[in-house]
Amino acid sequence: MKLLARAPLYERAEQELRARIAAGEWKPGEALPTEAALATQLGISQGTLRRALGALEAQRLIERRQGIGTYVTEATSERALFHFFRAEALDGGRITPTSRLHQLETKPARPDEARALRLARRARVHRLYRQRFVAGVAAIAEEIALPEALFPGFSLPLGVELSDELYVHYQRHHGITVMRVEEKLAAIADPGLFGGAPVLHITRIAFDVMDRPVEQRLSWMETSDLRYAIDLR
Amino acid sequence: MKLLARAPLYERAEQELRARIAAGEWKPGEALPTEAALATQLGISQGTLRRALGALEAQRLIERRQGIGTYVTEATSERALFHFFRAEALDGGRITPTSRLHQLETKPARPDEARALRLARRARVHRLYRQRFVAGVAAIAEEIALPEALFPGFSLPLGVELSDELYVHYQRHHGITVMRVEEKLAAIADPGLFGGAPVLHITRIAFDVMDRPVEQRLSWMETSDLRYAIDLR
DNA sequence: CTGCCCCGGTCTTGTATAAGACACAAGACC
DNA sequence: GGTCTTGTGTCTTATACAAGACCGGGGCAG
Repeated sequence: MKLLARAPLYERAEQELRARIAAGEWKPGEALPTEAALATQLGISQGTLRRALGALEAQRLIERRQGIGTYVTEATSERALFHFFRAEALDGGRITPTSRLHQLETKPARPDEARALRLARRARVHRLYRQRFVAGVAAIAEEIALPEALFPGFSLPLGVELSDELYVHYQRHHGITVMRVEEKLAAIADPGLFGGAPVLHITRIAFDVMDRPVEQRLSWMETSDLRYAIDLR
Repeated sequence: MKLLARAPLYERAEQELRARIAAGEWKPGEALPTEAALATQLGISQGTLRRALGALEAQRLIERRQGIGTYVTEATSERALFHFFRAEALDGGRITPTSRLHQLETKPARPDEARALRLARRARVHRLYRQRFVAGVAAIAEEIALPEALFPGFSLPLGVELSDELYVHYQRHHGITVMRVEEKLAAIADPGLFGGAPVLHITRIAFDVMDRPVEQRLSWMETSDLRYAIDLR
C-alpha cells in the first residue's frame, strides 16, 4: 500500500476518503457530502473524485444512489451472511442460520490468536464459543477471538437464540467494519463433534477497513446437509 | 446480463469487445488496435472506450501496457495455478503440483455432468481421471468432464508427469478461456482414498469468457499437509 | 570504417480536468 | 393529487499533458 505523493491523485483521494470513513467522519448509514462539495474540499475535479468513489463503491465501502447521494455502507445481516457466510443447502439454496452463544471469556491471547491478530505479548482477547443452527439442527460450532483493545466491554447475551450476524454487532457497537476475510479449510475427523463424522474445519481471519486483523474465528462445519460454496473469478 | 439498447454505452462496448475476443478476432497474446482506432471503429469516444477496457482489464481478460498497447490475456500456469488452484502448504506457502493422467474416455454424459454443463440429452463428454502430486506425494485425485462439442479431438498423454495446467491447454488447443469457477466443498470420509482419512471433496464448474459452463471437475483433496485457502472481500 | 551509445521524435496508454446533457428522487407548490 | 423546481449522481465527450516504450539517426570512440 503506497501513500507516496507519487501515487496518482485518484488513488490518494481514495485512501484519504477511506481513512476518513474509518475515523468515523461519516458513520455507516450516513451520507457523504455531494460530489461537488467533496471535490472542492479535496481540491480535485469531480471526475477524479468520481474515480475514487467508484473504487470505494467496488469495495462495497460506500453506496451511491442517483438523485439521492453517497452513503457509507451499513453492515446488514443480508450482506454479512451472503458475502462472508458461505454455507448453503445441497441444492444450492440459501441458508439463514441462527446462533446461540454458550460462553464468553476474556483471557490472554493464545499463541495462534496473537499471531493471527498481530497482538503484543500478554494482550487479552474476548473468546466466544457458540453454535449455529440450520433448520433447528446444530450444524456449525465456532470459537471466536477478538482483541480486547478493539472491543472494549464486549458483551452479548448467553444462551439465547440470535438471528443477527456478529459483524453487524461489531459495526454498530464497536465501530469496526469487516471488509475482508481470509479462510483456510481442511477436512478433519473429530470424534467429539457431530458424532465423529468428517467435519469441515475453517480458520478465518477478518480484516477491517484499514486492513487490520480484527477477528480470528475457528469453525467446525458438518457437511452432510451443507456445502461450502464459493465463486472464484 | 442486459444487452438492451438502454444499457450505458460503455457497457455495450464492453460486451461487444468481450464477444469479439471470445470469437477469436484477437487471440490470446495478440494486441488489440490502439484506443484511438478502436474508439473510432466502435463510434464512441476514447474516454468511453477506456471505461470498457478498464472493466475488461479488471476481469483480467485483457492487459494494458503503457507505451505498448492492449493485449488479450494469455493463460499461464502462474495465473491458472495461483488463481484457481487454492491449495497451499500448512504455513501458507505456495505449492506447484504436478499431475499424471491415468485415463481418458469419451462417453455419454452422466446426469450430473449434463446438468452442470447444460448439455442436451445424449451429448458426450471427455472424461479425465488424474492425480496431482505435491512434493512427490499424491495429494489430490480428480475426475474431469469436458463437453465433446467444445473440445473436439481432446487428447493428452497418459501416465506422464505434467507440470502445466489444464486451463492453459484448453486455451491453447481449444480456444477456451476459463474466466470463473464455482466450487462447492464438503468433508467426507472416503475409505477408498488416502487410507480412509477425511478428505476435502470439491465440485467445480468452470465458465468461459461468455459465462458458459465448460468443465465439471470433481476433486478429492487430502488435507493433512494441505489447506484450501481463500480470500473473501 | 565499424560499432556503440545517446538523444530526440513518435506512438502508445495513463492521469486529470471540464462541460453539458441526462436520469432520478424529494420537496414545494398549486 | 398532480406538476414544477431543485439537488443529486450518471453518462459521454473533449482536451491537455504525463509517462513508458520503441526506433532510428547522429555523433563519438576505437
